[in-house]
Amino acid sequence: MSGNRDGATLEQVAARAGVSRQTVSNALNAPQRLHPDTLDRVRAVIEELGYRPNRNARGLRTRSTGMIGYRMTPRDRGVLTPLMDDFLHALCAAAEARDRHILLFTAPLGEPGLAVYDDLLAQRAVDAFVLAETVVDDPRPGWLAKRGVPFAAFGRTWSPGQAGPWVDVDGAHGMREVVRHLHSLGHRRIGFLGWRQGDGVGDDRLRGWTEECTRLGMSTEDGLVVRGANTIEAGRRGAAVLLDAEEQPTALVAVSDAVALGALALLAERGVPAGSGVAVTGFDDSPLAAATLPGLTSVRQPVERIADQVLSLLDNTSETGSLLRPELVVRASSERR
Amino acid sequence: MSGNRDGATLEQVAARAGVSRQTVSNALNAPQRLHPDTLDRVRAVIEELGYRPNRNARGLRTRSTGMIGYRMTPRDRGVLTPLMDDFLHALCAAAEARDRHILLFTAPLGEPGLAVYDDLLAQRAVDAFVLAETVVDDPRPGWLAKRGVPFAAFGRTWSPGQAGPWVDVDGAHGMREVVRHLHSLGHRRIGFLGWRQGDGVGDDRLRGWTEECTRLGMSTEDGLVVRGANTIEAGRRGAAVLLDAEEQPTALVAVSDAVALGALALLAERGVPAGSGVAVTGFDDSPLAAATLPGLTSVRQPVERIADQVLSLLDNTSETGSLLRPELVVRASSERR
DNA sequence: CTGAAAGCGCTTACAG
DNA sequence: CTGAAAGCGCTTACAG
Repeated sequence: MSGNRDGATLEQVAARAGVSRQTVSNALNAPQRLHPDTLDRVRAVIEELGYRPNRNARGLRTRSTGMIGYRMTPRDRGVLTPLMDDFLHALCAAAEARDRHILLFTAPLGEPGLAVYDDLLAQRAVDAFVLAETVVDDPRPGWLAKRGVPFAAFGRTWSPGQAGPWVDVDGAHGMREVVRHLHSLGHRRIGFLGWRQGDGVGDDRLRGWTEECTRLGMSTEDGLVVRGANTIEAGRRGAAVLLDAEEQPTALVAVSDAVALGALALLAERGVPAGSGVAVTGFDDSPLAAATLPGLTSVRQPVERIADQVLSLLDNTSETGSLLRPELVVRASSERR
Repeated sequence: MSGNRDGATLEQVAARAGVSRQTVSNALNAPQRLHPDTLDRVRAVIEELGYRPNRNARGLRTRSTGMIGYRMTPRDRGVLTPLMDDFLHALCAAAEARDRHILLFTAPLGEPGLAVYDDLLAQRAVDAFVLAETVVDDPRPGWLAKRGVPFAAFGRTWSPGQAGPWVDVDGAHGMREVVRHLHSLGHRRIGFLGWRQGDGVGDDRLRGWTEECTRLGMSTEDGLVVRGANTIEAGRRGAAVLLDAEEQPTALVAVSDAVALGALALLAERGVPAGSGVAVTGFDDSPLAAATLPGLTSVRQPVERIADQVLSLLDNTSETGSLLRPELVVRASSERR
């Protein structure tokens, strides 16, 4: 009657099935070693008793928990990053599909928080990490790789020879799609509301805008680019700058939904109809993009596929990186002119 | 050289400190039993070797992992519930402060999801659960209580004699504060944009509006209440109904930030200045409330305190429930008239 | 105050 | 194909 709370232990299953503990273990971990009849009998008892192996015992023996560590960063007030919440959910589901679980932890923002990673490893609380919100020159990939800890990152560190496998979204490709879409609607002068220089993600997205505008023979002059923080307010101010310029753009491409929201707010203030008047696009396809009025054309990040690939990379050490294509989602903020 | 990856085992610490394994264990778990000198010596070696007890081994022995299970629910498209993300972060931090961690999982809502709770328990992957997003007649508290599983809930089930401890926010109190605030600004006719009847949280908030309006001698007639979904669009439609009524309210109290955003959008469309024209308030103080233009007056849920109390209730079985007071955050959407 | 022993529940070589 | 033995790293009574 000891063992799992109400649940059976391997020993109890063995006794009831009339086999040794070893055989029950094999039924679970190496079923091909058992005679089909034995296997059936053992499985029936496992089912009957609702037996599930004790994770601690298994982990102690195999030197692995089924746990994957994931650091949650606090949200800054006024900054919208709903994407990461969606990613976390997708990651959680993908882990379960592999019979693993996510162990959540926090670490001070900015600070790499490597001590926390070290501690979790020393306790053997996790056997791998998923990294997200990687930044330029992020120290984590190198640190983990040096120690031989399995990990995979959602996001690049934008440094040559990045350590370890990663999955990322091709932001430049997404922006090229946006520009092509606007061009097809008749826009010939398109402004860009970006983040400050030096942010890998932001610079990558800007590159897409630049490349596609150039390819289509549209201007990419300095006056068409305004940079700022990832806030609604920054988007509003940036949009004002672009629309007050001598030569107005007819479309505003924002580096993120938050920034695009600011542009929409400015247009509303000025009574300019977003979409039919000046087109606005965002990036990330946050829930707000669908909810806002008019709906915001945006670029959806395939979080489920990202999560799935990140977890695949944890086991498969041969691959190094992969770039996923995001998908353009057209809404009323970019209508036919 | 075996043991933790690079890390030491208890045995190695003991050898180096010249004591038995038992003494090292005591240094960790019952330091008062050791002679101060011995304790210092052992601690020095622990520090030197960077020793951390193996969680699997400890868990196997003590029949407890340091893990607390938390179910993540997927976000519906178009619905904004950023509060739960903030709560999850706070919960994570609060767990760490108690040397525990959050194990994340997903599960279908309602009865079917119980199988996942059962499975986690059978594997001894967690030793407690934190419940959130409880709904009317949520089956989980009763199910867990019956099995003697430690748990605590953020949120009531709104059923008499709810099983197990819970922490919740006094939504009615928050709404009374909102109404008092608007009344002090000179508003004498206040509309309510709510959710559909039957939602415990929504009904509770509506009650606060009703009570305080009544106390201050303001009308609570049916025509002042419009109900709908928790979306921006529903808020926009509801606001239109109230403002098109014969006797217009001068302030719109929304049951959530998402709904309030819809009201703000409608005012913007109609060129009515939110704040100085018609006041609008929300609830939850989501990041958007601070970012929107004008800033949205809202009611902030004390997620850190909620998380802390929920975890306290996990250990302290004497208490049953506690209601926390949210805090009014005034912004430009409710200015002096 | 300190130590030798038992055991938590599992898996992994190794015999038979 | 199946079983007896060892051991993962810790903690908990129990002696001394």
